[in-house]
Amino acid sequence: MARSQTTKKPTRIQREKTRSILEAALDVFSERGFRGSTLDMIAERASLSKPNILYYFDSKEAIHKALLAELLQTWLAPLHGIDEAGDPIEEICGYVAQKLKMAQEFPRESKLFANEVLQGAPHILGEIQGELKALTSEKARVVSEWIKAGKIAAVDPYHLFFSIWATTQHYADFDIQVRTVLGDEAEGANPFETAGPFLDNMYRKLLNPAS
Amino acid sequence: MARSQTTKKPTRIQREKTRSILEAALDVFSERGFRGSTLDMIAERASLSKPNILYYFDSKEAIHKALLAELLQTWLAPLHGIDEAGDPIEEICGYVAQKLKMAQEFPRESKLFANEVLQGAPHILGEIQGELKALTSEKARVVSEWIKAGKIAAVDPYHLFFSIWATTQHYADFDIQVRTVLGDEAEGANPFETAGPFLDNMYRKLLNPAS
DNA sequence: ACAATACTTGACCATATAGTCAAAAAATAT
DNA sequence: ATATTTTTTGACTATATGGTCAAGTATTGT
Repeated sequence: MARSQTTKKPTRIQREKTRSILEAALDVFSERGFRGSTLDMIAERASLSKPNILYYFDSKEAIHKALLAELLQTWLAPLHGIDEAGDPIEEICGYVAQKLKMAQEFPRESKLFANEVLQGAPHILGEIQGELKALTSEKARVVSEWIKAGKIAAVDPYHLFFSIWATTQHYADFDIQVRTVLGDEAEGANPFETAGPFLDNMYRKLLNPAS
Repeated sequence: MARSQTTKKPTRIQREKTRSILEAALDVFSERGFRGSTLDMIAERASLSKPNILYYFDSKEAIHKALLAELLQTWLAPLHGIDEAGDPIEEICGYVAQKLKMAQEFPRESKLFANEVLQGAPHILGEIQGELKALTSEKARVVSEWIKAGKIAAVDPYHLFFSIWATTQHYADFDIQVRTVLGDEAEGANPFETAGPFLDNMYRKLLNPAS
């Protein structure tokens, strides 16, 4: 029986092949989008035959879903870290730095997520309505408390998060545009490196309560 | 001979049908991406037969290219408006407001562009390397002058533009996420409306020279 | 009215691609 | 060693889809 329909403890081969497939699929999906990707491309990149891939996953869509499920946890992790008891400005700027770092280290995941949401989040709308919404709502409450306590300037917490998500992921999702505009001619600086101080400065000014 | 290969002055029917097709294609492409869209979908939405569509455009790709060409002009227009002689903060905040308004009024164009750039801009890399890069570079120079003159705070002009593009287009491109997180339950407020003041405030604080 | 031109389409074709299957090969258990 | 289970794959099918074409219909110019 196909591995993908079994419930027993996975063997070493199963773990390894499943990993290879997800790794290859992340490459392909993030570059070409779900519909622009074919099982043959994934198979080739994973050095497996197409039927072999379908032995481990029931369908192309199943691979995609598995990736998105992993992804969302990665995506949400930094948000969990915002600590109500910490220094508000450091907490938020730390979050910005972490999101930027994730965009730099996991650009494929960022693009996969962007692709999915752009098309109306057909596969993870449920999770967005659930986990993401709940967590954002909770952290928005924390920001509101900080504002009430006069620790940071009064800004809309939701738009604060949106702007952080937008600015940080922009460097991964629109990297071609960013690199082109900055000049591909290897002017040395990595966009992520120079974006760090810019964003840090922007959010410190935005949140500084003494204004 | 097929209209699409002719050079004569277009007739009324040609203008109308071409418009219908581009309109329908913008709907479909922006919702599903280039590869996720089929000529049949475009044909149906335009109330035309598939061969009829191919009478006006040589290929699916030709439709896409035509859309992107129009699009880029729309996209760049607000940037042209930044006036070196104007008040720096008003110029930039005006630009932000205009970009936000365009995201609100032309979400399909924004998504089409996002889709294209996400996949590495295969069809408009040339234009990005040309027009977009040149114009951005010129306006970055203007911002630098303002900084040198002490009229606005010192920030990286390129990252300033990136952050403006990212934050404004985010509301169009990621609208499902934005609306979901804010609560679909029609809590009244339109995300674009509430984003306006937030972004205006953010950029005024960022650029305020007295800090 | 008549010809010339522009437009439209049903019926195709060629190709790409997700997914199947039976049989072989490899790994594992006894 | 042998039986059992897991893994692998060549050959295949069904369908979707971009694009063609010849034959028709409508429009326009004279």
